[in-house]
Amino acid sequence: MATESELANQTVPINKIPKNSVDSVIRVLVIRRGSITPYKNSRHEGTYRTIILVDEEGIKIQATLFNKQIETWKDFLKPNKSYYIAKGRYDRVNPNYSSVHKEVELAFTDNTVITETDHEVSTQKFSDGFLSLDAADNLPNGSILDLICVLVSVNPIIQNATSKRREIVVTNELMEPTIVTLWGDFAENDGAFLDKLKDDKPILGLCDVRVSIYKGRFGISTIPVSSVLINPIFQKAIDLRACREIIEANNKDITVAPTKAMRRAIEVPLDHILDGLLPESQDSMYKFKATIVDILNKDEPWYFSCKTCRKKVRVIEEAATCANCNIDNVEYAMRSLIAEEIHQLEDQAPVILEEEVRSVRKYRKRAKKTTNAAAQINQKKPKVAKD
DNA sequence: CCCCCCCC
Repeated sequence: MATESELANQTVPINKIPKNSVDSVIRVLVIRRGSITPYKNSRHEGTYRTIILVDEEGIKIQATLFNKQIETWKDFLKPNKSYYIAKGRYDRVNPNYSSVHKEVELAFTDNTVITETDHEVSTQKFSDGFLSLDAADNLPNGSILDLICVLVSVNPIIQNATSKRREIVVTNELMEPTIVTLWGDFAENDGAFLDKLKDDKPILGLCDVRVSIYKGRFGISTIPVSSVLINPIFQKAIDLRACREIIEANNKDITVAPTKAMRRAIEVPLDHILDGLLPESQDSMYKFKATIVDILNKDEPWYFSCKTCRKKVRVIEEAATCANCNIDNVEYAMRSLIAEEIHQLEDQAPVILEEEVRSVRKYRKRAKKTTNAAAQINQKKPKVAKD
């Protein structure tokens, strides 16, 4: 068995491993240890576990333990620990699948030796490759990147027969909230762990995650070879933490900042929306300033919508009439009314304009027709000044 | 020897 200094002398960076090497030594930090996963196909059956490693140059490599190897190395390759790995086999990656390294992957053989070391792999250089949310937002859909951000909230896991997912919200210096979807064991394991830490607003390094743009909205998704680093130790993470602390010291709540989509939305008078003066398209976003006077449909925040044109239908004894399509018995569904975001104006209480007073009247008129909540609003005088 | 890149 080699001593630590012998191992250190033989150590090479991942990017300098000779072709077909079987005796190179690497010193790596474990940044991910996946769940033990069963597999079965026409040729083989068993279990595997994916490990993601990074060396001192910040170069990552994926390794897979199969079957008995999982048990053999169960007390090794633990997350956040550093190891020497000797006599591993370096295979070419299958170009059909994503990996953390373009060319090589690590496989374990009967000769492979793994030794834990207290000489920890420094992550200082690892920092260089991490992008901010703003930089990531400029990349095309499907891009794979390393992202540095602040965790602000963790939603519950959503599970169905075939998949598990969980959304978390992250932000950056500019308080730009972005949704990251965690899949599979990222949703389950990393997600549950982040849920416990979320009040501390930890810095996250999300490695090899994917840009996922849906309906024009920028988002991030994990892929099977992603890694989640919590409070990593390198300059970009330290800078972001300092930034977060300044923002918090100014008593700004980083969990409720407007998104970029909100900031980019065209501001219009509320009347223009109510009077249907704006071109309607599914992806267009508009915003307006107004005072919330009351909430009409507190109990039933949805309406019956025509399945063809999505406009509101009139339902009388199960038969729905769509005035827009001009059909008497249309298929319809419940549809929620969603304000994507509501933010309080920072500077001052908004001035009530004559136009907005008219808007209030319009709402009251509409409410009178249908909802129970109309009864509530009609009991009160509107809280709007006349002049 | 694995391998799902998904969802609203």
